[in-house]
Amino acid sequence: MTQAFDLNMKKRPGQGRSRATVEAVLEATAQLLAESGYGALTTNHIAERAGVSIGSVYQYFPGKEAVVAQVVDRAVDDVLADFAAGLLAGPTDNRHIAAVVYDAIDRRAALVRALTYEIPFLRDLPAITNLRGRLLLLAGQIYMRTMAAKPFTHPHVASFMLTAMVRSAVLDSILNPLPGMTREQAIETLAEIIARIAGPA
Amino acid sequence: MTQAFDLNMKKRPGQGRSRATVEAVLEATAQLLAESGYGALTTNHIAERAGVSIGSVYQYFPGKEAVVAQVVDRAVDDVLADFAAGLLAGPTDNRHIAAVVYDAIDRRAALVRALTYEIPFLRDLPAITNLRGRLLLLAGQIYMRTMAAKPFTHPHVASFMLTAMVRSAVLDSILNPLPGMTREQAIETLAEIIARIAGPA
DNA sequence: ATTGTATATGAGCAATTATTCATATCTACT
DNA sequence: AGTAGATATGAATAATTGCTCATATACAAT
Repeated sequence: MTQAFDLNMKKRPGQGRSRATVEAVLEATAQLLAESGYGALTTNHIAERAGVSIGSVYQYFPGKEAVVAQVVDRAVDDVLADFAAGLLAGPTDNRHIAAVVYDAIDRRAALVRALTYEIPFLRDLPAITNLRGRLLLLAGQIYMRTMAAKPFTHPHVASFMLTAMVRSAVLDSILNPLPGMTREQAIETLAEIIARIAGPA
Repeated sequence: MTQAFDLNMKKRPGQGRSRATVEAVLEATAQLLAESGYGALTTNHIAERAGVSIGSVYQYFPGKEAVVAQVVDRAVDDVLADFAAGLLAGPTDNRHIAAVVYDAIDRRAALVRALTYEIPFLRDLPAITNLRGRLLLLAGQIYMRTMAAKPFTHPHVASFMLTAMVRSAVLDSILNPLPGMTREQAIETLAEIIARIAGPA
């Protein structure tokens, strides 16, 4: 059940023109994914939207999946950058953490929706595997102190589950929200839940 | 962003032969989804696997999506039946609840994986909307008493988030588990987390 | 200028797909 | 046995897709 695609670029863009081409292709792909999802994504559409010939797409990418993989790479980097910026900037109470996570995803909701629900091979992508590991570490670091007082029987499993829970709580609140529910309510509730699991602040 | 497919059967299967045909089509579709996912699903493959001509498929279903919608309907019914049976049968402590939910999904992990990650229009399906509502109600009923002692600021948002969290914790534990993690550990940890959020037992 | 390399083009091919429809077969009833 | 409606068939169609390749253009170095 591993993805059997070649995800590496055929050619590193040398300079000037070629770099712009690659950039246009990636931007177009992100747009199309956000607009219509992975199922409707075609290489010809990508070329058209990018204002580039179909041949140019294949000059740099071995196929559709490789383009998407690059888009995912960038999106992951962007989200992590938002996390880092938000967590270093302000206080580290539960509510602030909840808000940072919420906003980072909300800012790219359309793309995240497309990536989350519609890409078969996504869960095998290196970028996603790495992301999981990083979040696991983050969870361990943030909550180890508070959880130490009332430890779980299987701490590493608890960390794993908590990342899954926080991620899905945020994702669902944004992508499939309860009608009428606001961002403020979501963040406050998430903070309260975290406090119950891991202790206050 | 609503699904624009006709999901109703063209013809109710009268009796005998036709009922068997429809049954074979649905069974074949569930198998193919579990084996290779939605992206690889084609109507011709369905007909072939079902041992039925492609024409017969279109005699009863207006298109591919309608077949999948029926499969989803059944899967949802099956899972809910498992929930009902499991929750009525045994005790109602956190650990038991966790185990029932875990096993109901684990029993059909391959199909659930395909349905969860690869079907664009799934989140708009009536069966899924209904399921969300039912789980919300269930969460409200089960935890209202324990949460009443230490209530959330936004109880309905809390219920919503908790269902999302429990679902995703179970789903991730089964579909993308931490290496080496066992069912027992998952269930025990989930029970412990629920206890912290909603109070013991 | 000239030459060589990098980059860009897009018509077109081969493969796949969902769906139709004219025809065949089966079943039930008289 | 005869007939009518229900059910099954699968070759054919129209549309779409990923991708190639022969050709053209731009750029850089001499």
